[in-house]
Amino acid sequence: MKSVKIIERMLIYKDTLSKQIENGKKQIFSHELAESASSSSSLVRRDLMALGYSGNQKKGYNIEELKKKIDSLLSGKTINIALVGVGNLGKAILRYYSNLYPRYVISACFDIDKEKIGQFIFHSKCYNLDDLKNIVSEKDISVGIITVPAESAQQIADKLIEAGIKGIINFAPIRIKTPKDVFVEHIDFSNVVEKVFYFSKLSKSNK
Amino acid sequence: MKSVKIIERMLIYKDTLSKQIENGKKQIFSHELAESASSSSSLVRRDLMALGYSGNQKKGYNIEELKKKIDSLLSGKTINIALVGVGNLGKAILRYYSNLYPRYVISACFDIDKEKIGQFIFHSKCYNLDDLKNIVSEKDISVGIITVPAESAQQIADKLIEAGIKGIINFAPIRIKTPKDVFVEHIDFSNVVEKVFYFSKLSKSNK
DNA sequence: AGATGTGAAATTCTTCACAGCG
DNA sequence: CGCTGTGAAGAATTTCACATCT
Repeated sequence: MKSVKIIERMLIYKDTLSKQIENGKKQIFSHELAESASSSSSLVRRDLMALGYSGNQKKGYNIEELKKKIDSLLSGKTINIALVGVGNLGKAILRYYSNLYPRYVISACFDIDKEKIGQFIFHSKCYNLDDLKNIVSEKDISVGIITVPAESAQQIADKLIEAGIKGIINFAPIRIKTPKDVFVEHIDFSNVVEKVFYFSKLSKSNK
Repeated sequence: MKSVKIIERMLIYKDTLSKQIENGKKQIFSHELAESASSSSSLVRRDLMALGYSGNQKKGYNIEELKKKIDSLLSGKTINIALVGVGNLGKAILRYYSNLYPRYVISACFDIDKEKIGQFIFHSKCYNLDDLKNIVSEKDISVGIITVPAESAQQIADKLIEAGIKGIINFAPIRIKTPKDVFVEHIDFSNVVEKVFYFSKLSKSNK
């Protein structure tokens, strides 16, 4: 399963299924999943076909089973994350997302500020950037978050990659260059704002 | 220009062009723009064709002119934003992004907490949620940011839409339902982490 | 020679439409 | 009957390849 879009939808389906489990619902139809993901019922069926999960023509899909199937695609292991750059944004992420979900944990954070190194910042211990490689293998970290200023983002990306990390979430307002086997998600707030603004205007003008 | 992908690339081109202007560069080739956006030179040429901008076969594209052309597509006006939910995440966004870029401004924020209402929080005045509609039209706000807990996100979205907003950035970990003419960008940190993790593993296993 | 601009092909993604099951 | 599973059609996106310009 190599398409980003299908994985994004799987994650949405998973959220919907979790919610339905809480509600005590047992079965769900493709058109219901479609609504939650703002897609179409046939696309949902295609996606589940790709997953290798079959439903029942009378009752739809079994919610528990389907969720298990998606979970197994995504692998249930805890995701260990390293966050580099404990400035305002980094701290906000540490504060907001530490311990919010059991599925992943920001196992370590890194900075060059001597004041911060050695401290615990919202449950994550702060290490010296020079120790990145060691800590990454020691703690089995597989995802890196970049929250340093634009000027140093590329160099941090290089260090993460050298430490063996293949997945990066980059909040710095600059595109980082990486080898093709590294997956990067750029979250550039400024560009998101412009994009949303652009399409909001389109709606207004297109009557 | 109705495709999200092409607009996303335009924003990347724009960033690259701005940087090159700072460097004093005058002309740029399609393959250089392609590298910065991790796309291909032919895709860049297609995009610029769609923009209606022509280059020169000897010297490539004029950076200033091309940037102006992209700016005019995106419309140069200041983007006024309303942020709803001044909790940890909301505050972090206010702190981090207020005054970072001249292109947009978080003109007002909203909460239901009496303590916060009337205060200035990192340059944004906090209003009572009940005043949303008035403030939105008074301040010509076109983009809404949702940073409330999942439970209230849908109801906030409804209020934003009722106030006439057609573009929403939703940080709450839930999919909000909106009419088709409202553009929503969901930034669900948890799902981003899972997605990045998934593709990082793919790289590791695919030799 | 080395770039752009662009039909045409290729690929990827989504919807259509309907057979067949329960 | 209404829903799933799916071949086939249709759209959207990207790449190919090459004529053309300078």
